[in-house]
Amino acid sequence: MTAETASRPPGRPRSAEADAAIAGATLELLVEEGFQGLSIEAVRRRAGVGKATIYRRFPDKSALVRAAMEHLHASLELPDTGTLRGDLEAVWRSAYASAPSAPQRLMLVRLLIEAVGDEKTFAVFRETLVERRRTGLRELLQRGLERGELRPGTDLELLIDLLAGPIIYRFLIDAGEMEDPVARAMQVYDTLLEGLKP
Amino acid sequence: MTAETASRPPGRPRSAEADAAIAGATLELLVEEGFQGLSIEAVRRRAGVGKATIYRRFPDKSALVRAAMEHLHASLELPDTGTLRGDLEAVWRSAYASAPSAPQRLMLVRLLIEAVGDEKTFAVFRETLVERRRTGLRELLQRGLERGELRPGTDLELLIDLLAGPIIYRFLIDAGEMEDPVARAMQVYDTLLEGLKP
DNA sequence: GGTTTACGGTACGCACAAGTTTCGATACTG
DNA sequence: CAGTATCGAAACTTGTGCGTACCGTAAACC
Repeated sequence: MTAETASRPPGRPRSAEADAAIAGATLELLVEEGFQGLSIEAVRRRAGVGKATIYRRFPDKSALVRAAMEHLHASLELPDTGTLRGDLEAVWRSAYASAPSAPQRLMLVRLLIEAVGDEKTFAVFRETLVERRRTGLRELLQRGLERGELRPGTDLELLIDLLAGPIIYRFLIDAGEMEDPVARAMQVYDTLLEGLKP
Repeated sequence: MTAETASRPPGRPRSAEADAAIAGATLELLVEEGFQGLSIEAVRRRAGVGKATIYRRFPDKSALVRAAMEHLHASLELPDTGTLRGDLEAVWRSAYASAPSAPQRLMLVRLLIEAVGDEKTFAVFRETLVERRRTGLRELLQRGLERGELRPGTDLELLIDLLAGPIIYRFLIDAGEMEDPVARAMQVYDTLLEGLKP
């Protein structure tokens, strides 16, 4: 309390409601319009906020978007079904329960690609949309490896690429459409384990 | 000649030079600025052409871009080294000889994702950037399958996803940077053939 | 109560691109 | 040569977002 009072600058404090409204509107518009398509004007309208209230907090669109993304703490709880295959299925199932529509499934690719050239923003997107998921997957694979479900010495980073890449690629070329993403992901996994040698 | 003369409408014919300049400028700007970033103003400037000359040919940006892409007939000759592995290596080598910089390697992903929502344009991009390459790959894989280098009954469409997906995905999350794309592609291929069972 | 800063809302000037129109010159037909 | 449609260039209207500045009001401090 003392510290709070002592460090508080004079004048009216900034509104936490405005903070939340701005972040919420920004995230919504990112999904709907993408990074390039997002305008501060639109954020202002949707948040029901004055323009100065946004510019008081963020110097430009990139900073606004970075801050909004950093507020996005997907809980991302790891499953533990006892088998690697079961864990992977659970991960994919929860991932695509939270992104049931084609545009939502394309968001990851879209935001990443639109942020290329804006180094800071790309880094934030990559951390939030990519690395966090890879970290979870890595943990699952490590457990599977220790249980003897994978060939010893397997390169886990490569394996993550092999598991996620084909699904992301298929989303990309089919504009986010896919009948049963989970089934396809497991088909990829099974093929990877079996190998394709005659 | 007769047909040409008979069917030619009165007045000055449209300039083939202008056609070529417009298509060339459009393709250059697509690589540099992407689909959303391309403006007809910029095309006009780079092509050294009047604005009406563009609008006389194309009603809007989408039509302009579609026409320019359709002029893009990558020769795409198929290698024949005698082994599937050799063929794949040759394909990847030529693919990334023609796209040596990070922005060029990102162009496929970038254009596809930016054209989502513009159905016609997406279809043209997909045909030009994706299906043409898949068709070549499919032929190589089919030959390998017939030579007994792949397990009989292998789903070639899935295999194409498994080969291309991890590389495209890696380009995406690393903003087009990759030390040796060919080596990585072959690492993917070798892992796919061996399988990962303990 | 006086001071300070933030609030939502609005107006403004600036930049830039979309398209349309006009210009004199040019190329081809009949 | 007369007619027509093109050419590059430029002017023009319209629309939109950026970023700043200014309202009257509200919420905190001393």
